[in-house]
Amino acid sequence: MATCRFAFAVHVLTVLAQHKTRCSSSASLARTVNTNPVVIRRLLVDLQNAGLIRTLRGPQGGAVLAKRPEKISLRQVHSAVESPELFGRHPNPPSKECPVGQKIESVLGYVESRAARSLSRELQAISLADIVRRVQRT
Amino acid sequence: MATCRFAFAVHVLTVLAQHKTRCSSSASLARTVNTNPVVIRRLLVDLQNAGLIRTLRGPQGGAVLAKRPEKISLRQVHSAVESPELFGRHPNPPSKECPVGQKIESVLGYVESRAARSLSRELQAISLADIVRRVQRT
DNA sequence: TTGATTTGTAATAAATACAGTTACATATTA
DNA sequence: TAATATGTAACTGTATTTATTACAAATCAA
Repeated sequence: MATCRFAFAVHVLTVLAQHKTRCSSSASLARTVNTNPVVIRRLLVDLQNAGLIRTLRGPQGGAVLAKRPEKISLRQVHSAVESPELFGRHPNPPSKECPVGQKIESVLGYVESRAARSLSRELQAISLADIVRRVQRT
Repeated sequence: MATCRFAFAVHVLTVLAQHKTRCSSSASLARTVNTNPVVIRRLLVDLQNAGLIRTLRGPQGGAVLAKRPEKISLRQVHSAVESPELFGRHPNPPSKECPVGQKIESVLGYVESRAARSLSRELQAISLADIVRRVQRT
């Protein structure tokens, strides 16, 4: 995972959690994250599709949380904004002449699914409320 | 992690495990992985530094396992050839004016360390011997 | 209804990272 | 000494990603 979308998303959602029902515009979110508003808006689209936020257009528009922070897990956030792949696979198909080459891809699939499940479980155990608490008391 | 180095490493080590004490050249390994020998040699350097294989130069040279497949875990393989970072962080430092911006980076460090530990534990539970067994019987 | 504000999205630029490649020095064996 | 193999530097091509510009679509308030 070479992207910072998960980091951005956690940051943005933490701000929204503190603003409660008040809308935050992509411009103001971009300022705290230190990026471009369009980058934030693209993120908001994915978070909205995952049901974590709602957005409103027009004056006083912006984003608000769609659920209580206790009900949002980092697993949901991660799966909303990042690719599920944990590590890259063979870019060119391995040799079918070699017995290992023939079967390694499916075995790597097994490894990846175990790794993904484990990561998932861990992220599921961390809620946005936990993050807010840590940001406040750190 | 956008790289395929872990996939390549598992593939290569599986071949070495089957060849036991016979050396495999980077050229022959590159053929089964379907890549360039230099890519393999760069990988072998890292695997050697991690103590998982030994390499020999000259005729009949190449790579052999340095330990029994039961003693090599995918955690060792992963940490030998991939960056430990599980997800990207803020490319530009977040705003210090925003209370969330001030502290989000350290909180994300906590999240990442939990995620990394969880992934580590899962990969530690899979040995190269397990992979060889699955390749053979699949 | 108009003007201001904000999201949604397309198109593109710029930077970065990675696999792949060529070339060659170094080491080892027979 | 000739052949073979690793180790490594340098470079290329490509893909990915963040950032940016521009603008249409929606919303609200006066």
